[in-house]
Amino acid sequence: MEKKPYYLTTAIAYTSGKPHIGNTYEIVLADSIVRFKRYQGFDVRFQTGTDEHGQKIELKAQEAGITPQEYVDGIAGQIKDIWDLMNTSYDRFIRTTDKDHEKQIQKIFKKLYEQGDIYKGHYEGMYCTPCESFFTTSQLVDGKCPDCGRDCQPAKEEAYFLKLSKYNERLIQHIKENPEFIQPESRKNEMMNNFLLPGLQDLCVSRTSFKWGIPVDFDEKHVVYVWLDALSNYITGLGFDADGNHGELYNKYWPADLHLIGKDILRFHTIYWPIMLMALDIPLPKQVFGHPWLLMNGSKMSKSVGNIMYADDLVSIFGVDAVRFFVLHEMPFESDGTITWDLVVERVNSELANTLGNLVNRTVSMSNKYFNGVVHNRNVKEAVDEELISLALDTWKKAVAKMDELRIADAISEIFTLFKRCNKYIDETMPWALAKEEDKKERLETVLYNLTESICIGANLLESFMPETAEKILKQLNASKRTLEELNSFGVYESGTKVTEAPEILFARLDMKEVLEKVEAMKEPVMEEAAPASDEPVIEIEAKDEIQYDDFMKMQFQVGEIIACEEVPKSKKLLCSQVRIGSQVKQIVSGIKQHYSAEEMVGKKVMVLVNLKPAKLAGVLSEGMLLCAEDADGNLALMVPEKKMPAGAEIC
RNA sequence: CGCGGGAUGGAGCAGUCUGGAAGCUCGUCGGGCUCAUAACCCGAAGGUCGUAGGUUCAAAUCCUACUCCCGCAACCA
Repeated sequence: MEKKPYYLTTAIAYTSGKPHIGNTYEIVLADSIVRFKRYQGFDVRFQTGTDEHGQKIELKAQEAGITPQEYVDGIAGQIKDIWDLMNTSYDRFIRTTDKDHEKQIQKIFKKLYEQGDIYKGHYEGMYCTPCESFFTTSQLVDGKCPDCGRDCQPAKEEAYFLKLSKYNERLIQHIKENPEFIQPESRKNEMMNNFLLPGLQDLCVSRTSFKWGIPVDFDEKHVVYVWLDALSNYITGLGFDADGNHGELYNKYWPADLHLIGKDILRFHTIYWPIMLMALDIPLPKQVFGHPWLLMNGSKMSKSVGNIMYADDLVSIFGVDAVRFFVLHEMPFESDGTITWDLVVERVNSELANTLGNLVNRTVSMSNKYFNGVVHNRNVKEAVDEELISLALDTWKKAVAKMDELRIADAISEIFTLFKRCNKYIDETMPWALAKEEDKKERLETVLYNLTESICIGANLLESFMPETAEKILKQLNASKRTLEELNSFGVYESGTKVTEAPEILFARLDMKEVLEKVEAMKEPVMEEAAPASDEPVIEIEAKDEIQYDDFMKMQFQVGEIIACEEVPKSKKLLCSQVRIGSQVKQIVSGIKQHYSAEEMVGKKVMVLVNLKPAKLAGVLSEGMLLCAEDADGNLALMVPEKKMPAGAEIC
């Protein structure tokens, strides 16, 4: 019988730096899904990789004094090392600098251009280099990038655009007809209401402002911009050919069964990507799942907050399978999960050391103690056995049901329910009591057999999530791997098998204090690097061009007194202040609601840029700007005169 | 009135569609057991299920209003 194909991809990681545990979660999640699919008998293709082009990389390489290729080779290597460290079983690690990929991107671009889906136009706006994004002036936050908060430069570029609007209706139709296409479903409305229903803007798909990208072969000034390049990896990695001479893999595996991505890039995968595929006239992927994030102490991991955890650090303390277990088991289906060092220690101790590790250990120990390690099935049954056996036989079905819904955490819980039942079974049967009665020997052997068999079944199911642990358990029990079909019968473990004499501890209990000390020790070198002299964090902002004195003199700053202040209705960040400057009163709107209440604003004397052209914010007129200092976390502090000054005093 | 999600014992969550004795994991306390990694098993305490109304014999669950959080979108002079 031919196996059914199953093609799963992760997002490809951007090669700008080392991935943290949140990024690593995705590949582990993907790996557990494909391992399970393989176990179910699917012919699986699993692709991951790296996205390596763009101006940001060009700049980083320049800073490092190496070529972009050398730079991405380094980072891609690091990423691959972490993926390998996590024991992930991908079939291809594609890089957007791979020659086969680059060649196809050029062909795809040309094809879409020739058929009129890509056209030449130009783009005008403010450009943020690190984010590689254009913004309209009105999108900027204090003149800075709304995403990263760094400076933006005005820029105008000739560029190619993809006609998204042409396919807008078709995509809406597709999403309506295929409710499973966007997962979790709650995200579907977000896409519909915010983008599709209002109508799509055409997407810019080329750049001329940097060189590190795939050149547009018929227009050398241009390189292909990120999304067309990156998203296409899902088909180029299978040997897609724009002329129709597809490779075997493509014919076999496309359309993909699942694109597994972070919820932050759902928009690109459920809007831009499907439209690109429609333009190429090939089928859309069956499902896109935007998984939640791992939060550290309740907020997204970021360098400036200093709450990053790396997979290799975690592995060095807890081991690969414990880390895999944690991220898979602790992650809710829809909402974000939390990771802290404390939490990992707690989970490892309670689930892995106590429930699982100790169960295997005590079972093997008893076989050794009472029967020199030989496990015989004597078939001396009692009523208590039934519950254990039926649970052992049902567990795989329950796990499959959960996995079909991509509820990985729940699937793992099902397996652990079996292990917990085993522990209870030991208490119910009291082997140590049976051992004292000579005529209960055979009953005791049966009990130990039932335990060993149940653990075997659990271990086989565990393989997808904790491959090494599953193998270790089977090895201790001297058992072989089973197929899913074999999990349908209880009694597969060969009677008379001898288990290991000296059971190795699978997961040692961890001491919270010791772990936290280790964590501190790891942190130290990083701290020295980041904070040299004082305890105050160092802030680097991008330098602006030098200006003339005349430029400065164009701006008029004065001290203003806030005589009234209220919140701007329906806005999240805006306060509207009445500011007395000399004899006049100006109305100024500022984005500082999160840092100052309307009441505390009143009476403050602040620094005001007076001659800024008035503008409307959220429909309210603003006739100037209150100046603030801002730290790396976005905290704001109003600039106030150091000595008492009258409202209206000039600042120069 | 932009769209959507959420509020359940100390912590983290399920249950809400399809009303019918408030549940799970961790933690705390008490007990049991000794094969095992101070582990395992049993039991207890602890919740006005965000607030206020309504429907119903019966509401965490359905309806209405409100408060607070969180995404996405807009604004951020």
